[in-house]
Amino acid sequence: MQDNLASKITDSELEVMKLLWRAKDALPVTVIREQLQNSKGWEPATIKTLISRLVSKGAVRQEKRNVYYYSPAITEKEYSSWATKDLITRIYNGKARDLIASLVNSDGLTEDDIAELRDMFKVEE
Amino acid sequence: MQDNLASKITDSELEVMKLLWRAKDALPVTVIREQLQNSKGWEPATIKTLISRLVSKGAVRQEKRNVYYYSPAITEKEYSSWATKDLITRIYNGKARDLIASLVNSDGLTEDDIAELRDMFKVEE
DNA sequence: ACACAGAGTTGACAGTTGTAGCCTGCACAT
DNA sequence: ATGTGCAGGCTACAACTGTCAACTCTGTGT
Repeated sequence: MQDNLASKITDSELEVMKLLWRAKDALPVTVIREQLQNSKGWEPATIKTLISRLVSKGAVRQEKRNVYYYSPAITEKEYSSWATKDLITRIYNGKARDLIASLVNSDGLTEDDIAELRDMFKVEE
Repeated sequence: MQDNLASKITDSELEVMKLLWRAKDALPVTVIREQLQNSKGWEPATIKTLISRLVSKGAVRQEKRNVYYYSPAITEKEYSSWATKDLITRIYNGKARDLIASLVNSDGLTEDDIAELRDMFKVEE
């Protein structure tokens, strides 16, 4: 279990990352706080902690202005692709196709999903 | 984040589960220990702790003989399918096809995987 | 020039996870 | 019958996580 920067983002921290990923620009704590306080019901202190931890982990970059502005240091794609590979390694013996197979036979996919995937693999290169 | 029985199986615990899943029958600690001591380098105490925790969590069933015999209370499929759905919920906004899309464009799949998947979706009802 | 709100920092505290030791009672060998 | 090894149960402890409060320092308004 190597720990790329992406590794150890916890569930709570992930909520912060999601917000930063959605934003096009770096955000000051004020803005981050506004959003998470409502959506998550977190106290300002909690939010500050999460941000600091993310900065320590190298998942968020801070940019000094009057006040720090925060932006993701890793992209959402990087992270999700890492998380997915991690799942495949841990649970599917490293075989990506086993993951998909599992989805296919376990109502993990809607009819629509399947249709779309069929197209995807038809067209796909 | 509901917590079905499957939920909170941790990485270390998962190693024990894998062993139990591989076994066709219930196993006594002796056997479990033998295997994990080598493969994982864990002390007997560690292994016992992991087993107890799994029993508390309801992931492993114990059957009293002279000595307890342990067997999985949830199947590997149940678990992996739960873990996969959990990933999809947390990271892919609940859209399974986004997971697959991510795999497709991020070298997550080998050429072989793709070929096989193409077949899978062709045949697949 | 000065007060005040809030950013940033530090500390905290309970619960979880990874890892492991200790003790007691029982099953098995002698 | 008796001793011994180990299963089971309990305890431990550091690192990590989820939450949050207290304190300090500084930018902004008056």
